Amino acid sequence: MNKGVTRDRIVTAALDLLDEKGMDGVTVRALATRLDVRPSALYWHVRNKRELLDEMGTAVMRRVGSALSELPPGDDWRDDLAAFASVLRAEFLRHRDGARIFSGTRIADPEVVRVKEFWFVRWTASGVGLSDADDAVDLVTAFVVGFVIEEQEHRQSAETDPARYSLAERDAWLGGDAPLVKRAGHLHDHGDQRFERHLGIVLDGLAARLKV
Amino acid sequence: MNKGVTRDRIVTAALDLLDEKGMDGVTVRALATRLDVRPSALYWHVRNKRELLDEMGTAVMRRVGSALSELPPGDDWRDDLAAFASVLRAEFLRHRDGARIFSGTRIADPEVVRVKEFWFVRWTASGVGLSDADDAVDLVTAFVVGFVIEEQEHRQSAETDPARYSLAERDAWLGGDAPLVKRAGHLHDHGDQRFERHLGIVLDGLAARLKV
DNA sequence: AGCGAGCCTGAACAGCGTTAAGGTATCCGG
DNA sequence: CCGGATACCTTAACGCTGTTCAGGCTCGCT
Repeated sequence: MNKGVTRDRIVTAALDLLDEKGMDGVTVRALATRLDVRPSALYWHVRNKRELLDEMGTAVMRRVGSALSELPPGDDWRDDLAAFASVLRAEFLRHRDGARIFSGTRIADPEVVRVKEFWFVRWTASGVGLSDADDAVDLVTAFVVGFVIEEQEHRQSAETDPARYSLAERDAWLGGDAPLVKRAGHLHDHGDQRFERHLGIVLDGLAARLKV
Repeated sequence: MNKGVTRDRIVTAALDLLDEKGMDGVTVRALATRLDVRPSALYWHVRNKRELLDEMGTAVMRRVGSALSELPPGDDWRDDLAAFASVLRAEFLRHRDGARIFSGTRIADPEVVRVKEFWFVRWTASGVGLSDADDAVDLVTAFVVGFVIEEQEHRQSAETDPARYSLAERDAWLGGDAPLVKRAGHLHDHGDQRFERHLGIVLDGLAARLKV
């Protein structure tokens, strides 16, 4: 029936737990309960909690890798990077606090490396320098991490404490000073549209350097 | 002598503890020991640990604010944003895992808001749209957060586990495949130079939109 | 049949954040 | 000058955490 507590089942359950209860809810005991097993049983499959967290991270990055490899190649480096950014953001967004938690995980999944190699081949063939190409991937990664951390932070503190992030509250806090900051707050948007716009700016910047 | 465990002394000691032992070392008990006091004493000054962590975050952001306000105004938005990015990075780098830990802290320090207002006034006067200006600050913030998270991650895992992040190790792991990824790894640099270059790319991208 | 490997239990450990009740100085109004 | 309030801290305990270790099932193989 329930027999077979595998490494994979542990990681999956841990990710579910993360989404339901948040990072603090991912405890060895809660995980064991969910898998209908005593806590110490998990230590047969996993060295310690640190290793479990790493495993969760690589699971997420594996998803990034497979999502990327299923994607059709874009017309040029810009398409590829845009697709990469969207996939990375999507996988971060799948999990509560995903960006903050998993950003540390080195993207060392073999499939990601394979895709990266594929891109490098094509981009350099069209005249892009190799170190520029490398910069581009890392820069986009950094942007996505920073963007989604802020996005998730905002999203979930809007859930748990709606007042705090409301415009009215913010306006009151700003008072009469800083009218432009205040007005800017009302122009501020969220979600996909904002992401695409900011990503576009980063890619524009890259375009200037990758220009053949 | 040692009399007077203030909120400020607690926060300062907590930040010291963070730098010496890492996040896991910041425990209420260790903090109490360092302040020569019993753990429960801290709860007279601070509601709970969450509040302490928030206080640490705002302390860091206050430093960002004061560092910014001491800076001479730049020639244009680009100068201002470059200065902002450098200051933010510098304050993150001051503390172990600074970027990851404090990126969640909303930059709501009054001084930061004041500086921001100042910038908005000048930028819009020179023809920059207000929402573009707002985008610019947030985009640069996201970039710095993402960049420094990666930077600190790499830096400290190079300390604790030099082998893992060595080029030789990486080459071995990549094996014969992915020659371009491998070569790119050898072109990869670190530190200020890399930061300035990547920041430059972001600012180039912004230039296209902020153009009057 | 019996033995070893694979998988799990039961019980315990130190350390964590947090709370409640109580003590001791210090200061302030009568 | 005295008495009580206020500020600050201690002592002791709570339930929770990650982790270890000895022991016990339950298979498949010889």
